Amino acid sequence: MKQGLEDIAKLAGVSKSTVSRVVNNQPHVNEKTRQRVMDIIRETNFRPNKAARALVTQHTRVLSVVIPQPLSATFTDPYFPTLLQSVTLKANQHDYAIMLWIGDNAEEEDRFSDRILNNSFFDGVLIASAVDNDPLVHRLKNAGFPYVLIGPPQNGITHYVDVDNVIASREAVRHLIALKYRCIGTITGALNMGAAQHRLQGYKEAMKEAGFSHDPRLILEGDYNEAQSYDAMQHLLACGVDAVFCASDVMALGAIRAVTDAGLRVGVDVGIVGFDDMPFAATLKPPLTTVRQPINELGERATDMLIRLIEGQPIHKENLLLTAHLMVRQSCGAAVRV
Amino acid sequence: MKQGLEDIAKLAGVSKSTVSRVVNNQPHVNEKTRQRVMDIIRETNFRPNKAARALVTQHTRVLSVVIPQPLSATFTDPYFPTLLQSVTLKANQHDYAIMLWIGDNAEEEDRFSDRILNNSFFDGVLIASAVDNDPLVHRLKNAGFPYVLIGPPQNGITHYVDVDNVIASREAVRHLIALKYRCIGTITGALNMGAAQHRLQGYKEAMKEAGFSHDPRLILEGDYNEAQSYDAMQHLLACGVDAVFCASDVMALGAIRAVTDAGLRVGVDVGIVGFDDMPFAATLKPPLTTVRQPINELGERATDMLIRLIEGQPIHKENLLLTAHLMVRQSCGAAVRV
DNA sequence: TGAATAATTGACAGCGCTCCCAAATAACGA
DNA sequence: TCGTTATTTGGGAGCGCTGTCAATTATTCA
Repeated sequence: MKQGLEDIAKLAGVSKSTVSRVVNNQPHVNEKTRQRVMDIIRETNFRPNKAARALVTQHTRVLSVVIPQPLSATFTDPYFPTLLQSVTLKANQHDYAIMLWIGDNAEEEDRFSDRILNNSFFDGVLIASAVDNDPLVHRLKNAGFPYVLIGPPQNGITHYVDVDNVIASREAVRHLIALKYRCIGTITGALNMGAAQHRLQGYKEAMKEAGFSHDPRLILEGDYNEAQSYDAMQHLLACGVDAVFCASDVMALGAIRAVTDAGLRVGVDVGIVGFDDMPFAATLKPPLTTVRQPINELGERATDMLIRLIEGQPIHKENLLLTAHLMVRQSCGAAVRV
Repeated sequence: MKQGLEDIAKLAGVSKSTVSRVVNNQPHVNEKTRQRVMDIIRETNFRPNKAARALVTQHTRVLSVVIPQPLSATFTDPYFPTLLQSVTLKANQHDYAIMLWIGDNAEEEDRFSDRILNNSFFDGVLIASAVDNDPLVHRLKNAGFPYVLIGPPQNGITHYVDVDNVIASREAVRHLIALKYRCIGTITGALNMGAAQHRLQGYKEAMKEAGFSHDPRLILEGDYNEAQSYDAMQHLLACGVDAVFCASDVMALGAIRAVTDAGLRVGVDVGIVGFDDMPFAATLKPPLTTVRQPINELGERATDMLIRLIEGQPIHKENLLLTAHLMVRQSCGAAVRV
């Protein structure tokens, strides 16, 4: 029982044009006619054919969300689910549907971006945590196709939305300083990545403004790995550190273990602050003070920006850096100090 | 620089028909002609318009994945991310793209299914964990539109793929029995849900076949809540239970806490088995023995079934019950007993 | 060599919709 | 009253593709 505009028109005794006007809520239709047509549409459960519409309007009202790496790599991290949810919600509010593409390590990046580009049934692309020099990004850019990156910016690429890692880290370290810790170290992320660099920079800025002289022994590079962070923390402890800012919660885990193994108490003898606010952070003993990224806002703002880009509306800024917030819990000793 | 089949045809000195044949890899094209056309396609970076194709073929090669409840409800549970990933991968293998719909508690079910149905740009629908009497399911069924449910079956609805909860639970309890526990209780899920009922049934079957007489005091209904499970476990302990099968890992957490608080040792004095194999299960002390659902297989099989349905290929069975596997770790005492 | 057959190619009618433009009708004003 | 303008309708081209059918060209075999 397939039906088109034509059939509705016949039933309502009008032309396709009029039905089209009603369907698209356009003016220039007599109120009585509109009612009659709407009734028939309801009765017959008519749904306009998206393909036909897209063919003529050249718009699909579909957004692609691309997640280059497999989700499974980050099981315990609710980052992608949360992001996906906020993007979907926001898109739906604007009457856009979401098409999802998840990368597969077994596939080359070029093939992956080919597949996406081949399926051109979308008006814009949201790319979550693109790897550096992602071919997809460059191809979209060259094609002048609307896209927005969610996550760390890449060299020369505009239209991204990310968290301001410098500000967030500076806040975290300032908090430690306010708590009167006097020898604060940091375990950074892999420093070939922008986010890790920025988090380190935030640490440095906070230290500097507090008048602490730069001490390279307090800065240890990690790689988001628990065991490695454990070792780093032991070194830091040997240097007489009484607090540490870890560039990720997983690394904070390693630091905590090192503190405990050294017979010290987290949040009493040694303050620890993490980054990410992973689900386990709040359930640790003591609960971990950490930085929470505004993932929902990230998704919403990126989606908004993309839709504006698609619809040719002005965007206020090409790039957005959102503010993350410190979740103050007990691992920094906030309850017992001050 | 928009281009269509027509332009390629002109450049290659052939007709649209021939280009179409090449693009769709159809026979009846001279090898030299094919090469020539393919070269031009490559040079010009031509991509056939999906909307136009869909309009005539009446097929989109798009699958919708519907997740009725918000993802955020289950942050630490990698179920949906994993499922999404396996579905996407499998679909892409068959050259289908994925459209994603995530429910929003604030929206009525009818509105939600309206929105999905209105966007008819897909050939079939995958519904993950549909609620009972989901209007979407019924509307798809009535419309004769291809769909497959992933998760608990609903009354009268065919075409679903799920885990066989009875078998899985029976295995779990059999394992406890083999470990010579003699008084095995269970904390069930909310029994108004099919899965919880089936897990209970598996428990009962294992108990019966082992010759244990039915003891209702050993069966306590939970609701997937840690605190509530803690209380239940205290009752069970008072009944002299030496092992318990929990219908979820979260409830196992409560049970473990109760055991510990009672001064008993998990996996030594009291055996505990969970269900789900959540990420935290393996990191508990002792690690939790639990049932792992084959989430990837669930996604793959469902996707396969849906595609067969769409393409009119025969399906072997209308419904599929997959086997979950017991992850034997230390909380059941497997290492120290036997 | 020529008729019969096979392989290759092209013409063209839609698919269901939008949107421009012209036609019909209604409302208005002097 | 009739011309004039505003409002409401319909006609029809065309979006880019597929797929049928007929036309053309190449191949085969007696």
